[in-house]
Amino acid sequence: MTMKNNPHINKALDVLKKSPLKLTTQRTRLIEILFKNGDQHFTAEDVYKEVNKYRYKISLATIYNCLNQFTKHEILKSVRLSGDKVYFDTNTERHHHFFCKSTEKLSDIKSSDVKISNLPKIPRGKKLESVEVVVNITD
Amino acid sequence: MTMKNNPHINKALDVLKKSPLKLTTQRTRLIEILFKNGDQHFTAEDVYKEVNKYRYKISLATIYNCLNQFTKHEILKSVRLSGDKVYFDTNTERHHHFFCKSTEKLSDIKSSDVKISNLPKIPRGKKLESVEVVVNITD
DNA sequence: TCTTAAATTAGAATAATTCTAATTTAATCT
DNA sequence: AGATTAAATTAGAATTATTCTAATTTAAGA
Repeated sequence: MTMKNNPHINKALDVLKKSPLKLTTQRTRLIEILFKNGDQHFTAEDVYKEVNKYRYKISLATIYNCLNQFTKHEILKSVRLSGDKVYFDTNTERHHHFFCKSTEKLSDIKSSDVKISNLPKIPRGKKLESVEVVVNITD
Repeated sequence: MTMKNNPHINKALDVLKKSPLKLTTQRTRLIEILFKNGDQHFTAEDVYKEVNKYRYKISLATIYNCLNQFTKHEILKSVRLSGDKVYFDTNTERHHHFFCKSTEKLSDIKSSDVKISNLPKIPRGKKLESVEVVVNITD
């Protein structure tokens, strides 16, 4: 009964297959769950709870391992911000975030929706890696 | 031999005196050390190491307590970003940061040095709290 | 000086994450 | 298909930053 031909799932699975990572049951299962509904944001604990609603159980260690490997191979993007937990994002494009301090939920801001100008020069000898904009909001 | 009349120290001490916080030996000592050189960024652990170079020791619990109280009373600002630790900043004005992933050091970007335009509208029912820009750099 | 709420402290507790070491498994090689 | 092996999974221990607890001390006002 699992929805076949979900384009988000297929795209993520393709990236996994092209990576040097092994195509394990756990990884496939995780991708099916995480990418089922397009762009989503979640913590390792969120994933652990969600996954284990089903009869196929995955250990927390594996969830951490997979999320980190997926991030390394650009199947996911990690977002670290105020608060103690790391968030993972199914959107791997360059973009920014709203972060609601009340609900602790993230939502995307398209990169093209924010214009940053006048950025001062990068300190001597350093090189630019990324620009992250977080718009903190509350209820 | 401690430098009297350091304006950064005096300013911070004044804010402390105007706050409901008690003027304890530890708090005075911390302010003298943290504000000695103007704008600085540090973690609780940094402060613990720095403080305990001197003969007057302050416990780690007190350092956490003080840094948090100082933040609540706007003597310091806290900055949370990629990485696991909270940074504290002697600059309490609205501003942004460079974060060097190699050295794990922060440096300030004046608010006026970044122009953000075109920010999408805040989701329904939410209100804006702050906009944080972090420019990640590397060696 | 007396009082008392707030501050300090050592050490225990917590929470997110990573590590360890044993077991299992996917993918490759006959 | 069966054997091989490096990678993956796992439970549980370890780690790290931070907060909590509960006992003691102290600042500041009466």
